[in-house]
Amino acid sequence: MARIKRTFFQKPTLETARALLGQIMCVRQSDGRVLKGKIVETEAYTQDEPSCHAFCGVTKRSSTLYMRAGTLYVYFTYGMYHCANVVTDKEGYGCAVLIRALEPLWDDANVKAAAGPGKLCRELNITRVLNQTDVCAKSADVWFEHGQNVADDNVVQTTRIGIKKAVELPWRFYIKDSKSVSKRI
DNA sequence: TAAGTGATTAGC
DNA sequence: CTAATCACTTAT
Repeated sequence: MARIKRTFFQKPTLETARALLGQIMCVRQSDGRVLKGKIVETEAYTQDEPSCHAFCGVTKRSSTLYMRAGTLYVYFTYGMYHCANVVTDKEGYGCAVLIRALEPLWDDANVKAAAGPGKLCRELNITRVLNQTDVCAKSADVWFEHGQNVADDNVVQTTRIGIKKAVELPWRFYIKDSKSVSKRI
């Protein structure tokens, strides 16, 4: 399976969020096993809108968002969960795509096992140590592979979940016929 | 619908 | 330093 190259992420965040649907996220475990899942739900965040961590400029946490496209941004929230994003667009512009749900491709996984950003990271053992991983580097423990393209009539574009600001922006995408989506409209 | 949980950030 | 906030999940 072909790995996704950096140019894929060097595009506007919304475009990348849509294009990531159907692609495969891969995470190497400490025992050497690789867990793969099809991306079925994403959200876009850019520094121009207040719900983005980069909205208030560069801080210790948000600095990752300003790195080059293809950088993994992992943050810890609500005292017990991690969320995984991929930095997009131009270096120096704080933005990323949140990976919200995967359809598990490994054996013995429940279809709902990675249906939500917190569950996804718990299931794949994604923690802050993976923050700033370059997913385009050969040696990386997290990377993306080309899956199947998803037709427009099988994609739902709607508002993002769990945020307090800029709630009206329709920057969430999910695959309509997937059972692994966290929440539907 | 509410509570649990702790890092992060802004504001003194 | 303190306190509010938070891109979540699970069990009522």
